[in-house]
Amino acid sequence: MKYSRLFLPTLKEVPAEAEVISHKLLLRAGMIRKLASGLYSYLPLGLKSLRKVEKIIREEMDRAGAQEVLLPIVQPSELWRESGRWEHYGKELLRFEDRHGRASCLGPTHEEVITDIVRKEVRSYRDLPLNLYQIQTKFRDEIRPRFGLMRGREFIMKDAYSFDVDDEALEKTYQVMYKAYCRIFERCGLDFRPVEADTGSMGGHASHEFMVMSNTGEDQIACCTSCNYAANVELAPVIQSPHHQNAESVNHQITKVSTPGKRSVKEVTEFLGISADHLVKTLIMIADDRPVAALIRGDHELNNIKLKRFLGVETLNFADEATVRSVTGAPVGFSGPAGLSKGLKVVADQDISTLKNFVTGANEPDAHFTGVNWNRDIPVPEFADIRVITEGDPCPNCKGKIELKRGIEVGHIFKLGTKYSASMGATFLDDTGEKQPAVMGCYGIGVGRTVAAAIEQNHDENGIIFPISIAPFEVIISLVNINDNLMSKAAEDIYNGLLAQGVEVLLDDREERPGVKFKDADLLGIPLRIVVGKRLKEKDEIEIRSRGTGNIISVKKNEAVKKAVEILR
RNA sequence: CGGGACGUGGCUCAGUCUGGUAGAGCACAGCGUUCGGGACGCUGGGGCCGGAGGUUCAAAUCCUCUCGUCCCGACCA
Repeated sequence: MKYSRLFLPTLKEVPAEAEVISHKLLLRAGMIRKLASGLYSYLPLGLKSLRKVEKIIREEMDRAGAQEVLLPIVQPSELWRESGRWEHYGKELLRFEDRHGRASCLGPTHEEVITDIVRKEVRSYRDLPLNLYQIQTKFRDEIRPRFGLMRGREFIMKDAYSFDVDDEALEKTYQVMYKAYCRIFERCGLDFRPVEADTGSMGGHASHEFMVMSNTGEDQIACCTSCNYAANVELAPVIQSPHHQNAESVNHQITKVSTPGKRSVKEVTEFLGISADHLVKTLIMIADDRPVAALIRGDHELNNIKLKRFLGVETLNFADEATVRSVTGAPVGFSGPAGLSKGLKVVADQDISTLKNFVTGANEPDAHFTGVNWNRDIPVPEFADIRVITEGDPCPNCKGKIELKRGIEVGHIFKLGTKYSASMGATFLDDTGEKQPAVMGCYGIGVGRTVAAAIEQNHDENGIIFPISIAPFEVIISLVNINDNLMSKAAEDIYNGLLAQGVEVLLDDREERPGVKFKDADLLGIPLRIVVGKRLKEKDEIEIRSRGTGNIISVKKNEAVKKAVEILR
């Protein structure tokens, strides 16, 4: 490709709308442009990278025995009613009516459609296992799209769905997919980590996320410093720490103290001169329309998912002011476990079971209790692991310590089980003639997000440093002076030579000063840059520079193609 | 959905407080000089200041509403 003919609008200045580095660089490098919030167009260069990721995915999915299909984006509400998700999916599911008044939606995912196909076509265990995938645009009406391609409303996703005869067969498929995912992200040149994850709205029972390590990631991962344990913080179980609070042998008197206007943990602990791990906060929650009190140590965070699972409820949210008042008799900020309304379910984090002489709200305005102890002052509630794991907690898997890292979720694989096949009737006859629901798995990759994640991980102050496997071009030839016949001829020769070798090469034949060409080459992140310039005239040499390392080698003009190919392959 | 910020040539922004004929840099077009890290000079084109309403002799500027964009927020007990 000749640069002079390429639609590649690069930006010298950073667009005001971009916050994270991948977003800035995608815009500056002319790869994407925004149409509206969460909606992006891919320009030629961006599309090239996207296609490269797609190609890697296709190769690895095909290798793993999956077959490509293409499913509709617009889906009828009937299917979603069958799976129960028409009611449960939430506002992210964009619903609308067509001209005939038929309720429809834009597919945020395709379990329903694929299950519908399989239930219509698959009859026998002889047809299984079956694994179908597509690379398709999804739409999720996100509350807050952000960070460019990282969290758009419309985005490109590879999703695969597997159907097996039983759990054991699913386990095998799952392992094959797990390995395929590792290969995909390795080939994309990413520093990633598979982590144990929550299954979220997909349902099902086992799941791994593939996280690209990056401090701009939206997800927090609990990693063990001594073993290879890694899990999403949403999921990571907390092993109860051995009685770190039990130094105090004396039980103090329970005392009501005035704490005017002191609501937050920070305010109360500072006012009373105590540390946050001596305070028990009482969170009034609404669990499926019923209020519940959750007790958590002041320096800990409630884990919604854990509490939801413990209570066996679908939704869990903070209660509104009015509910808090009616349940506790006090405004928000002064709730405590003593004297809550009768019959209120109380769940306490296991870590506060060993606390003594702690502080709680007094359930009246501007007052807290100090010196609170279990039994004597308040009834012993149900204890459970309902908090978020934190830095320094023990590893659930070994004796190591947990540290928290950030990651970008680029892939997610689930064992779905029979959630969809059972509700939608995707069954087959097994070898004894029994009707069985297919056991499903589903496997997603955010394709655009993978490109963004690669940029987050591979850049410097001058621009992108693409891994060769997903770079839009492998080589850029910077022709320093297009009006110099010797240089132009040499650049053209090298260009044709590389093309003949199947190398994806961009010839910068623009009428620009050298500095502009170098800056753009760096910004675009093309792995190799060949400079045809003054050395050609002096020594018949050209330079080959690696974008990643900055290393430059000079070679004779006639060696250029051979040498470049050697470095690339 | 709440809170905050911002909408002024294609881009980055000044001008708004204190109303009085719309600016800069970059980009673009032409000419000249330059030519290995985002050159310089001269000339030129391009904006009804997001939109609607209002106040005023006069509105980018003040008021009201609206649309859009970005950021923060379930963690406060």
